[in-house]
Amino acid sequence: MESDLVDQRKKKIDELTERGIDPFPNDFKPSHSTAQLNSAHGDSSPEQLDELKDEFALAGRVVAIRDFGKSIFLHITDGSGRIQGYLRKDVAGPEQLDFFKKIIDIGDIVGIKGSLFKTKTGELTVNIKFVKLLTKSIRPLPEKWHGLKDVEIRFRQRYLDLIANPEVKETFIRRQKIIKLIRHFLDNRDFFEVETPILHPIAGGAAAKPFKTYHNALDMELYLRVAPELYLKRLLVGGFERVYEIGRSFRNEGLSNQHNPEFTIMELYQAYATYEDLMSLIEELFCYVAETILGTLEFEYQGTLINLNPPWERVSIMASLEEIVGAEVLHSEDMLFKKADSLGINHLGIRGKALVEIFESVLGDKIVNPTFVFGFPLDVSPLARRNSENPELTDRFELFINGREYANAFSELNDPVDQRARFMAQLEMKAKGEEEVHEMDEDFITALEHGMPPAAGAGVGIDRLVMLLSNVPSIREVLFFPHLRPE
RNA sequence: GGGCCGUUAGCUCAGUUAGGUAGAGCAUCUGCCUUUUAAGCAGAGGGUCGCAGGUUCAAUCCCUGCACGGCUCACCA
Repeated sequence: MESDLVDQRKKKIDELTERGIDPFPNDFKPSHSTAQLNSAHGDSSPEQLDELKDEFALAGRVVAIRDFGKSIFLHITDGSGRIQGYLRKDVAGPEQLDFFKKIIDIGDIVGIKGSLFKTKTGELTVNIKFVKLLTKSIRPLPEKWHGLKDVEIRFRQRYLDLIANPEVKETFIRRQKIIKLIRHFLDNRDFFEVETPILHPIAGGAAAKPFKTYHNALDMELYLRVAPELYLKRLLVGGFERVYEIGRSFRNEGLSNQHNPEFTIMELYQAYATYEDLMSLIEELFCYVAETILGTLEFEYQGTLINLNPPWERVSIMASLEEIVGAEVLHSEDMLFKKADSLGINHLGIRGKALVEIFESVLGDKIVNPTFVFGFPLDVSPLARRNSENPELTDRFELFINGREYANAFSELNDPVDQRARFMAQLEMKAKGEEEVHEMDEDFITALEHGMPPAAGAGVGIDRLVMLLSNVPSIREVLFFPHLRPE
């Protein structure tokens, strides 16, 4: 029984306490990490190691013990890697060997001191002269050979996943590398990183259902942001010409392989740029990150070959639809809605919604290599600048890779009168039954009334980008603690 | 939210063909073993078979409901 295993180990703590030994001391300072020793001495010859008079102090978790009676082999892992230790009766003395055998379990954190040598098989090993218990663990670790597979335990107790499955740690290290590279790329282009509120009085910037919360002292409802967009644009009004934010947004929607209620978005805004400028910028950004992380722009994602080599294809929604359904369907609302109905699309009598969803259902899945899909209808793009040739369309694009959306960008609407009209149109859509619409934001309109420079902005789903570059199928693999129902 | 699948020892999994109170490996415990690395050898303990009902002389197995998880569809990034 589990409690037997735990009881056995708790008794060891009692025994230590009785002997006046602290089972959780904090007075051991490692001199080296396992990675430092492995890289400095992994290739040294046994003779070279003999000449080293140094003693090395290492600390880490015991992950394997092989007991030979008068000697013990063990492996410890630290934050950088793992190394083998060898505890011999005639080197460490009978008391220390006995202490180790009686007290130390797999999972404990120990400090060891000793010299280096190579075993018969050539493995760099610490010849332990001194060992100290640093943290007694009382619960057993997952099994060493098969690792931990139960996804529920993997996500709920991610620390066990990280201990048992080394490749999991790699994914999270990669995630932070990707975020650093994005920062580096944007910083080099004079973008200024900012932080804007997460608690919003109006959940704007995207058409999505928000989480609600409540501020006691102010006696008011607040929303967790669904996007930072409207605050970043206020900063454009204030004179910051290139800003970006990387942070959490929250959407009160269903969970899936690609959706977590809280997710990380990068949004950037650049004054005097157009959405076409941002196509180039996004293309460069993705290529820079992918090349640095993977060393190539061609790679496999879940069995599909992806080629990021520029220039990326640019596809007009309306031109594509004209080919698919014919021009006459596009010009007749009745025929358009009939076509949408036949595809099972819930368009609610909203023309733009029907158009975009027909496009996505017919062509979206067919897109494998990165493609800028542009020319979104006005009524589903309430924050985007109107196209100067076709006032029913906006200067907006989405980036599709392998059937999924990775970025959304547009030239920004900076006409306060039009912006107010767009918000009003959103409210009419809400009346038609569309649940996810932009709310009227008077404060934002006031900001625009003071003059926002012409600009373009983009949002990139960081979690999905990490998934793509890590070849993992689920967003849960790139979030330390994905949302699960409470047990 | 709908559909399909899953839940057996601390971990990874068998199994119940056809209902008769459960097995392996690792881990744990006891011996032996001073260059092993999934160490080895000998022995031992460990399970309300997800939860709750029902059918039955008898349910881990059949039926129903529930919980959690996975896949998938719908919406969003």
